[in-house]
Amino acid sequence: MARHPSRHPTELELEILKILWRQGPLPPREVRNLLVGFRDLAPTSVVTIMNIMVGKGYLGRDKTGPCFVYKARVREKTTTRRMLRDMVDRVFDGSPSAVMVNLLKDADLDEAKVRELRAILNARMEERK
Amino acid sequence: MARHPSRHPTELELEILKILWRQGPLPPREVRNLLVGFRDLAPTSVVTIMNIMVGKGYLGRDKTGPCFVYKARVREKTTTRRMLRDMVDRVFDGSPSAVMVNLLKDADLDEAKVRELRAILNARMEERK
DNA sequence: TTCGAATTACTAATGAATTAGATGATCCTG
DNA sequence: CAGGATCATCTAATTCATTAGTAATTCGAA
Repeated sequence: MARHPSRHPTELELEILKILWRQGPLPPREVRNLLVGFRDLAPTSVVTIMNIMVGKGYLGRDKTGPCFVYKARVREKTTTRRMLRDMVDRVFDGSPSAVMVNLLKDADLDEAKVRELRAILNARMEERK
Repeated sequence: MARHPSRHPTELELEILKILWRQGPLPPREVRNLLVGFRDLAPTSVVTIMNIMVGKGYLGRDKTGPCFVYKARVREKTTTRRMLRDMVDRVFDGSPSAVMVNLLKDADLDEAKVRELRAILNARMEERK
């Protein structure tokens, strides 16, 4: 009668994963410092969340030094890709091109980015031949 | 000390929105019928959810006939676009091209779709000049 | 018009996500 | 080694999302 845990990292969990993907294994204290600006949490809150993430299999932890050091157990590429694919399925009825149309229309795209995208597309066409 | 409501429709809410976007205004009973396969819910559950959605501004309702008829108050384009943009920001650090690369890698894009995308891109470049 | 079916409103229960305090263990530092 | 700082665990409170039951209301048919 209640709900299924989400198949993906939550917002906060993703933010922590991003920190660990970029900075490598860290103790919660360091993660907390890097979270300022995103969210200001009490030290214990960060530990709690990170332990939950261990339970979910997102993180592992080791006590080699004086305190636990946590590291990501899922890869960035795999994770983000799964999230994207899920959105394509759920929100855009499984149509990647619908997503791309959206991306291309987006006002935030500057000249350079449009060029970059075109390059990607061209490469894709080449490889298809 | 607790959590912010999500900025986007939840999974179930989105599914209901999709039904209303495609079929037009409907009473909860009809929505319930169209939800089978996605989720089988008690009639009251559907009503509850839809009333919550009214509270969130996603739906409006009118009692012209014998029972309330609900209709979407947010547009599909606006909603999906917002969701996509949020994902681009949160998951891909605001880089649409990162998303494109992902899509191009695993999508079942056929030749025609690639062409279509390129056309969109070219149009975009033109209009930018 | 009265009974029954559909509809609506109200209440509730469960689990996930978020945030943090209290308490005890540990480890440097003087 | 004693005291303060740090760290870990456990507990707890809050809010949202989800699901549904109960009671009240209404509307049509016999």
